[in-house]
Amino acid sequence: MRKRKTHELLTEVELEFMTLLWELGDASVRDVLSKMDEDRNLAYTSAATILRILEQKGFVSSKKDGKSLIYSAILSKNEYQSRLLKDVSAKLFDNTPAALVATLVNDDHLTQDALEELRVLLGRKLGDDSG
Amino acid sequence: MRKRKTHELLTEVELEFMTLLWELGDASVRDVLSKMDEDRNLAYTSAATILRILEQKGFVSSKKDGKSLIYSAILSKNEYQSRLLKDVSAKLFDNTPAALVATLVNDDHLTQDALEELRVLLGRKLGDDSG
DNA sequence: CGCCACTTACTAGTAAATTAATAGATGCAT
DNA sequence: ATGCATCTATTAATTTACTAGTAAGTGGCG
Repeated sequence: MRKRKTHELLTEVELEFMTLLWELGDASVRDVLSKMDEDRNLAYTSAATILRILEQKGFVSSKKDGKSLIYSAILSKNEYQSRLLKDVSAKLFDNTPAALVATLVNDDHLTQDALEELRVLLGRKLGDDSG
Repeated sequence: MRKRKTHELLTEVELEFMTLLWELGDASVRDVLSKMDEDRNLAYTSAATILRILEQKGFVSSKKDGKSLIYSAILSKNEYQSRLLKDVSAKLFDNTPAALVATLVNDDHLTQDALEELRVLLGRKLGDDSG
């Protein structure tokens, strides 16, 4: 027997759609489709299906407007970023987010400016964390 | 038409197996199976299949030892950690790893000690990066 | 009202992931 | 050498993801 999927993480295509929704705010199927790359060439009905699935899974909501449905994200981008990092941290970094950051820092994915930025961020966090 | 998969990222079960292999070093199907949780209850042949697939995809190699195959990871844990973070960063953080770290820091996923540790790491990185 | 363009709902088909059964091969103990 | 336990390889079944076609419904305009 397979384990029941929990639908807490987005699939590849679902993330693609959520990203567009996060940028658009409220949007119809047509709106989302229009925002896609030309060479994506996705059928209208495919896009409609994906959005309906996202609603079934509870990631978006919809309301009727005339003949069509207007979708909007329930799951915010920030919430999902946080959720995904928690998962990555658990699965690949022994639940130690610091190890995750260390990998990034040591792997030259960060520019000098980004490093400076992080130092400032850390300084602020270390400074005002009195609670 | 669906896009051909590139096999640069591990699936859920593949990651589970790679994690065990990374801990075990060289290991037979039996070894990997023994290291799993009791309640995982995976059939021997299933484990053998997964390992063979990992080999087909180039993530592990095998050599004969008597009657059985001994597998070992080609893809290192560090390499994969880095690869995954790059993907997450691209898909969800506009290719800005600093934004990724900011999410972790702001979301209280990091302990005070971890923050200190990171500051030291950053200091070293910012200091000796003369190249 | 009645047509028509457009929308949603349903259905289906393909591919990948996961699991395991079956069949065939092989090393080792006796 | 022979049999048995154990291994690998092949095949299949199930589930999820993705894509899109068909059908059915609806709003607006003549």
